[in-house]
Amino acid sequence: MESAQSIKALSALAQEHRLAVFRLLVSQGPIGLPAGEIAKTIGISASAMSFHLAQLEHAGLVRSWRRQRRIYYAVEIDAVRRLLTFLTQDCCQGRPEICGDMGVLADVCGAEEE
Amino acid sequence: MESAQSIKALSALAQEHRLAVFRLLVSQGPIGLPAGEIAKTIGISASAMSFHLAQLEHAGLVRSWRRQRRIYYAVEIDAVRRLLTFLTQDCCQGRPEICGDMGVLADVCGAEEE
DNA sequence: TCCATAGTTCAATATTCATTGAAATATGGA
DNA sequence: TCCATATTTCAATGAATATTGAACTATGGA
Repeated sequence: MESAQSIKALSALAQEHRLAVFRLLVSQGPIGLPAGEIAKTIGISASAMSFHLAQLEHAGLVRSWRRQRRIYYAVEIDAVRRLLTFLTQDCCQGRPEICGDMGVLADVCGAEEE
Repeated sequence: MESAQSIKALSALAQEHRLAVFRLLVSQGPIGLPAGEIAKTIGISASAMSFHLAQLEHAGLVRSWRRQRRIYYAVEIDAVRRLLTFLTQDCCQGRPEICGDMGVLADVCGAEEE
């Protein structure tokens, strides 16, 4: 994932309500939830919800589809994985031995590299 | 990691120059780099660099220490791990079987859970 | 067709944020 | 002590963002 795309995704996540929506959708998985139900759960107006969902969708973090009158949203897991990978890429220049005394660093180096 | 702390961290990362600094420091590991060298590498003024490094530090994503005249910055890997965990927590409500056709979802569910 | 439901779009407002350059602070060497 | 280097702080400016409520669009049932 390139830098500009990652910034879009991080900006989308860096907001109280959108972060809550994102985590709700992560917990929901591919089944997703309709916009109205998300708004009710999070506790914001329909128009604010629409705005935030559009931000998340433009950032590529969620996708949407219509089923009858409802518009469902679900997390776009591939994009999430690309973002996490981008953030931890080249960790310690790929040399876990220089992570040395940091213990946990090796975990991240290992966990996120492709 | 709680929501407010995560938002601080995500806001800190959601900016072109800070994201570049973060990735540079991730690649550098615990050895870190002095502020001036980071500024030169990224290509921004010393005062802008100072501002951005403070943002990253207040967000808990980096730490700093002085050695002679230089102030070194290094990534705070524990905070990064907590952030990534927070983002992918409760993925599919912990039931990989409902991730079903999404393939990669299982990877993220597995990779980030504690 | 008429109506209710479900979402989106729009304009206005208030707030937050990045950048600049100048001034201030801190360290270490001569 | 004096000076150069390294970095931070500050005030001002311009740009981006969240929220609100009202208006608009789309869907499906009676």
